[in-house]
Amino acid sequence: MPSFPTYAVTVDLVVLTVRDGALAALLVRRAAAPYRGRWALPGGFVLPDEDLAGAAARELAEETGLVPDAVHLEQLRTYGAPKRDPRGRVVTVAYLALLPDLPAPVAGTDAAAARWWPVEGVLGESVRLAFDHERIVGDGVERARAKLEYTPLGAAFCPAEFTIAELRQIYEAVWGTTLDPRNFHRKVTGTPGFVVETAGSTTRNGGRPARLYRRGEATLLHPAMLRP
Amino acid sequence: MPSFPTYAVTVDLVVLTVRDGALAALLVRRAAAPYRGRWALPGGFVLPDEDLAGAAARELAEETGLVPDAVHLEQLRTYGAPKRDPRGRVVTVAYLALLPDLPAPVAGTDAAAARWWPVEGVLGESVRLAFDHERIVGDGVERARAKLEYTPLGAAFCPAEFTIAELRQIYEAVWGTTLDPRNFHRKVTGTPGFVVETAGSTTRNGGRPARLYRRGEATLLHPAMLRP
DNA sequence: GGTGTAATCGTCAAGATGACGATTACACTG
DNA sequence: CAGTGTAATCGTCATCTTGACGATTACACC
Repeated sequence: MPSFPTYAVTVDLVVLTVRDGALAALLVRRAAAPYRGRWALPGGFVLPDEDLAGAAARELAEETGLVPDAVHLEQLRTYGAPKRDPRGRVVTVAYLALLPDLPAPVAGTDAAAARWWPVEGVLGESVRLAFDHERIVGDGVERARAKLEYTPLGAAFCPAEFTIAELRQIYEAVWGTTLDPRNFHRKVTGTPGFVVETAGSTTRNGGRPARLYRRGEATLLHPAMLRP
Repeated sequence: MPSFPTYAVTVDLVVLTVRDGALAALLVRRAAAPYRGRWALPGGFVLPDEDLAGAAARELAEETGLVPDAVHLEQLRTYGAPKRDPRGRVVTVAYLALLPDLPAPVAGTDAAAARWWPVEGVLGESVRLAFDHERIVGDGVERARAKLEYTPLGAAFCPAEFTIAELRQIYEAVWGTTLDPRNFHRKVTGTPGFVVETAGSTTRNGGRPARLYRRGEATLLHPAMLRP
């Protein structure tokens, strides 16, 4: 076997939630060069004895304190342009995490600060990210938008029990559109396995009491719910 | 910055075509240990000054002689389990390539042999692959099957000009189903940008002459064409 | 000219969707 | 405590898409 080059391998996380009616990404402020002071995706090196998903889960736990069972975590894409990190060749495997809106604080261990940023600002001009992280966020957001179409994954943004209207607001925030409440209700409750009814109901959103639902068993929607 | 581990990074290619009515993958026979003599995906190390897609395009050209413009090439997924390569930690970025059936010979430069294998045999028991390549092939096949649903990518398996029936046979081979010729014809010709009619026609398949079409501009199908 | 083989065009019922009216059940207010 | 506001939920209807399948067309070959 001939000699071969080796590279640093990291995982970076696009952690998304819906806060205040808007899709938001978790970012950390870099404490060291390069890009010191810039906002960046949470992430870190892959340790010698862990696999990629394990590294992603570990980083997610370090940043949010969340156990992996409670969140949706999937591989997004790998980025390895030669000059994407000025320190040398770094290949990063990006993961996408979808979370309910956390009341819990976001305590970073090795970052100067961590906070949620609305993706509108991240993909616009108001926040400039380190490295190629803006593109990674964009890919993650597009993946999330697409997955809401053909999977019941919108519920991953909701707490354990939620109303149909709350789920609809997730879709509206992620897609940046408005949806007809009646048609959305018909689609969600009419698709087997999308959600399952629970005993409870709530009036926390005002108006007539709404039934509470839990996530269903389905992993794929047939037919899909397409963006307008 | 603390010290960090580095790993070998490779690209592996899942190259798919449709031959003799069946979906087939390009495999090479390993000339060296480990897994010497086993069939494996074509691939190789990422060179220090090339990006991941460039490495994939280079490997594809080395194996098939094809220029990247003529083929569909997309990143599939990254595999990095600690023990996936007995020689040490190797992270591989898999790419998926879709090709028309090549009359051209498949001349490998550094492999003992190269040939097309029906994926049915590869995912079954009749061919045993090296490393975790069977799983990678499985992921690539599933990606291809899914992409035929919501993109016009089936045409990537066809030569520059093709008939609707030839395109239908691609779908039937990839999905392993039969499709109603009349409904398929209606769907394909009725979706703007899926295919564009050319002046020619052919009787190479017997029967009434069929119009020839070229790939259209569309990249997404709305609505999708779902597997039965 | 008749026959075989596909390609292409039509028809129809069933299912899904978008638009939107009507009703229901609670909290809140005066 | 009846009236009012706010959502949730249920219905209706025209339109679009799909699956199933009949009918017609155009060529090659006998």
